[in-house]
Amino acid sequence: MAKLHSPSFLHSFVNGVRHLSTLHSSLSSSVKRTPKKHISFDNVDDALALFDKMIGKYPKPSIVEFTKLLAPLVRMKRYSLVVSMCTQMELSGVSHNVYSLNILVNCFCQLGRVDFGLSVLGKMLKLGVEPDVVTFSTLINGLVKASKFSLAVSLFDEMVEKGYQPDLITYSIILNGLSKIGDTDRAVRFLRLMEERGFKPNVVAYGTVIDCLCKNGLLEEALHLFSELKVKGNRPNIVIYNCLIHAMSNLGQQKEVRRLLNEMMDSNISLDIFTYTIVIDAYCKEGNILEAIDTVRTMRKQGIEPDVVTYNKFFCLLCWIDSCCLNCSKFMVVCCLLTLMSVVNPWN
DNA sequence: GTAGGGTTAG
Repeated sequence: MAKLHSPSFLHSFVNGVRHLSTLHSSLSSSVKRTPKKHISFDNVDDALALFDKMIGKYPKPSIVEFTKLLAPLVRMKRYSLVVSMCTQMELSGVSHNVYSLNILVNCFCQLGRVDFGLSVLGKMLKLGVEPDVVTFSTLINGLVKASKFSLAVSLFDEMVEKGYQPDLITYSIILNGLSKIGDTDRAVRFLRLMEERGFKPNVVAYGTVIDCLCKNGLLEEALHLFSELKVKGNRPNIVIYNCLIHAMSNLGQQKEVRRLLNEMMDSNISLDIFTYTIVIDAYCKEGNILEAIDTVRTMRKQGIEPDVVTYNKFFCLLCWIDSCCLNCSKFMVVCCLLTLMSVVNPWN
């Protein structure tokens, strides 16, 4: 990946990490993460009550106990709350560690304040807490989410330069960023790079790039990756099928759409509301109201209830009707159509 | 012991 200039604010934080990198590089490769067992709370109030109890205790529970309490709140997306709890912990004399500070970095990033997240990195250095791959990955993700992809790449390069070993999650974050900015070329190359470096891209990673290719009008390349995925023994999921079907449908390749739908059925992959809506949209656009209605019936039989987006597709019929009946007012056509539908109830 | 990512958007 081409290197980009790191802006000065990033340098100031990241350069401070230099003296810590040697120690880290010797440790990072041997660290393995254990499977997560999540603690859960019925509601936020329970967590807060426990937090108050812990804060008031003497001696204070360990930082590990506090992070166990903060993590479920992060999963509940209570980011602002977690930030204020971290502040309260500090004021009560609880010493942070890399886990709790990473939680804080993540909360700032999720709140769209990656700048505060970077400040926490500075704070870590002051406190003598060594950042790790999670700290950097979280910040890189924050930058990607804030559409600051160049800065995300700079930080990625910096972390590698300093001897931090990016892992599968770090690579996936960058891959998402490349797809988000629509850089199809680099996204495909990055997928290859991941493979070369021993991080075998999974179905989601392939899905990210396939979607990126579809959105940028590169259906053939997308289909190539799709074949590659299958050849490697992976089972494409519904998201990938929907991306491809949507792209094919937009190009009017209905024969190809049918081929993929059959393939899904052969592989026992159930169509979802997205798939059905794409199919209905195509029928409506070509004025095939009977097939469109029949598709609604089929999806309902499958237990999938059409929603407002699905029904809205029927209004595309107006464009088709408009082009056929130039003398007819659109309003009249809508009235007739709705009356007819309410009388006949074609969905049942 | 505790922390970070994940593709469709019809």
